[in-house]
Amino acid sequence: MADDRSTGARFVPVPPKKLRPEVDPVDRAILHELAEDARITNAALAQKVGIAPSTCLLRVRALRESGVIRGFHADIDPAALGHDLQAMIAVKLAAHARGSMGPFVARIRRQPEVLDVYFVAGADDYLLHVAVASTAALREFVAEHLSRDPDVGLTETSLIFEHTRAAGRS
Amino acid sequence: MADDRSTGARFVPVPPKKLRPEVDPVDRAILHELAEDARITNAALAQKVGIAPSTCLLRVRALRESGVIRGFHADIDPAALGHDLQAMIAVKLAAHARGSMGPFVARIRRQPEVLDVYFVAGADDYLLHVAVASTAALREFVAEHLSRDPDVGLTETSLIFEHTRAAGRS
DNA sequence: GATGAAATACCCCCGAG
DNA sequence: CTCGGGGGTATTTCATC
Repeated sequence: MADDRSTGARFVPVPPKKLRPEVDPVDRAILHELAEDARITNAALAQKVGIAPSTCLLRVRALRESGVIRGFHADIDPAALGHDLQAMIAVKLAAHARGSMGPFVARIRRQPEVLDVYFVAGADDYLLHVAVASTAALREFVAEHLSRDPDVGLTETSLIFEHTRAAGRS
Repeated sequence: MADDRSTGARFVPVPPKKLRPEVDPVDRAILHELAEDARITNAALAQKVGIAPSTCLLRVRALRESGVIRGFHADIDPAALGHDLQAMIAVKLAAHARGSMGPFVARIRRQPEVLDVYFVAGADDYLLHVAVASTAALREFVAEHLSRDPDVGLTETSLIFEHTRAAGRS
């Protein structure tokens, strides 16, 4: 953008695919703070990002309504609820079910053991992040909801020793 | 527990491994509500779970301080920040690095692209859930932070088409 | 769109049951 | 452990620039 003055009617460098509502640096700062602490007071948040509280409130609301902020959630320790065991289950669908993408994932998402569902490209079709009370419960989950399902071809279960999540991101 | 009266000194059925602070049904209800909406007011939360607001506040605080509630985070859409591409990268450590569990994961967690780090049992050692701006950025991340690292043996990258998370759990 | 002030609602410490 | 009340504060709306 050094030679704006030279051409009157030039190609306008429209920001690439900005169908999304714009997220300016102030919004980014707001998102960063809320990702780390969703319960920060509006006044403190406004001071941190350097705007007035009322303005800050409007921006947060706009971010919420535009879908940039998808929600505010408490991060609960699964072990405290008796879910001491976590596992990642790689699922390969049967040949006839691949591409349908409908019934299997819809059912599996409703199970309370399921924390995350990743629909991936590659050797496997889905990765299921689950939390259960015991190895017996894990075995039953796989048997009941996966092995029994005719849409499921193969499953491969890996125990999770430790899981850490970046604060707020994703 | 049908024949308690028959033996005066019998085996006391101590609740299994309850070293953790107890989480009663009311606490469970509180956790469920906060997992879905971390910004619910204390009064509304108290009414939903059927206790007095002041009691509710004490319980929430206790849950926070005991580590059951690990934090409150805003759920941000990665695409809104320009991270349109997500991937799961399976990492197998080199033979000499396995078991050390120190330097590699500490470094990798600090990278802003990394959303989740799963330390797993099985063929792979780590699963990295990352969000990046483009395939070029993904390629650079793998090359810069993984392939170049002498502790890393093999990596296998799978694009994520879709990721859904159960509200609040984990 | 951002700001400042006023009305409302809420949080939180306290004592009591 | 649970329940109410009063001071203090944050949130929200409105009018203005």
